Amino acid sequence: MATGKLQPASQSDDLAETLEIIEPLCAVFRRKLKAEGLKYTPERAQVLHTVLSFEGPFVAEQALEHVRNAGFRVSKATLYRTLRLLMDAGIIQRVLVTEEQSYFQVTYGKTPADLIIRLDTGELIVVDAPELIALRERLCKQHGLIAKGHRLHVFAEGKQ
Amino acid sequence: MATGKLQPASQSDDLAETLEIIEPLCAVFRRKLKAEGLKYTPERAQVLHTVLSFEGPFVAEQALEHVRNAGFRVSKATLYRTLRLLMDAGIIQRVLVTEEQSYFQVTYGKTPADLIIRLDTGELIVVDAPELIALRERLCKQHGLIAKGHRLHVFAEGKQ
DNA sequence: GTGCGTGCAAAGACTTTGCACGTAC
DNA sequence: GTACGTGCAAAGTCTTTGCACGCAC
Repeated sequence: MATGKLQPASQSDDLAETLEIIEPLCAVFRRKLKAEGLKYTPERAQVLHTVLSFEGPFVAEQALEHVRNAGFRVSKATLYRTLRLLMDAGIIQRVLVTEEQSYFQVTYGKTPADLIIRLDTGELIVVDAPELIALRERLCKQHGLIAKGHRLHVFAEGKQ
Repeated sequence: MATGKLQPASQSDDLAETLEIIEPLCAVFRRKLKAEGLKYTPERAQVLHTVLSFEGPFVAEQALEHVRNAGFRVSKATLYRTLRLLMDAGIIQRVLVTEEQSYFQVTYGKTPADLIIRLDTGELIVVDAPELIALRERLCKQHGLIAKGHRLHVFAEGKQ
């Protein structure tokens, strides 16, 4: 059931939509950093920008490659440190952890990522299952708990 | 949203129920091994036995400790190799992967494990959400895929 | 000059693998 | 003696951390 090599989502070509989002999230990140006495450095800006350019889930290596392809030098350490800051800021979430690596996704202002994971191709497909909110509420209520989030991973294959 | 230290389920004291299951699964494992030209060794038997003694999800380290407490010497390498064999045999599944480690669970003949993960205590609670079968079917159909399995992780906290 | 940031290399954690030795048929 | 199994230690992978150097105020 576990996963082989998963294929992160491709990057968005839809710059229009992307750009619409960059400004607000950039502000969110800056505010968060300022609140913590941290700085909005070029490296962090670049990582944020790259992260926002992905439509779906992505992995650290992919983000690093993209930043570098854009002509910026960001070390692996800084990348991981920035991903952590972005998580703290509520901009991205670690939506999938496999045996190999973690997949992140921009989830700010969105419902959590429900995913279909193709066992045959490794492709990740983001889907939306709003009824999970009610379902998780029900499950938690049965145990006297309060739901704070969820993850659904559906493993699937194409019809051959 | 990620998880701190999770607490695997405790071991079953309900030996009666456990013993009921040991024989059939033991047979399943032996059959699988034989089919592959492999042997049912004492080490593998011990790991199987230990694995069956857990009610819910468990981690490798926990299984190793239990086997050794039972007075058997099984190396970490053999444990991991056997866990893999048990997965191949369809007896256990890797039901949760965190940044730290993998959680396994006996799932032979059961529906996949739906889990509540307590963010405050790290406790794992196995729940049942049969409607997920229909849900995952629907999601897959929308993408022309066939569902092969799923995982639901609900993150929750106790009411304070 | 104090504090935060970065890169590099080393360290860490879980898991896997190489290798030599054992054992069964 | 051929094939599979095991333990140990070493290697591997992703991720984090230590440290020295840089930069900004």
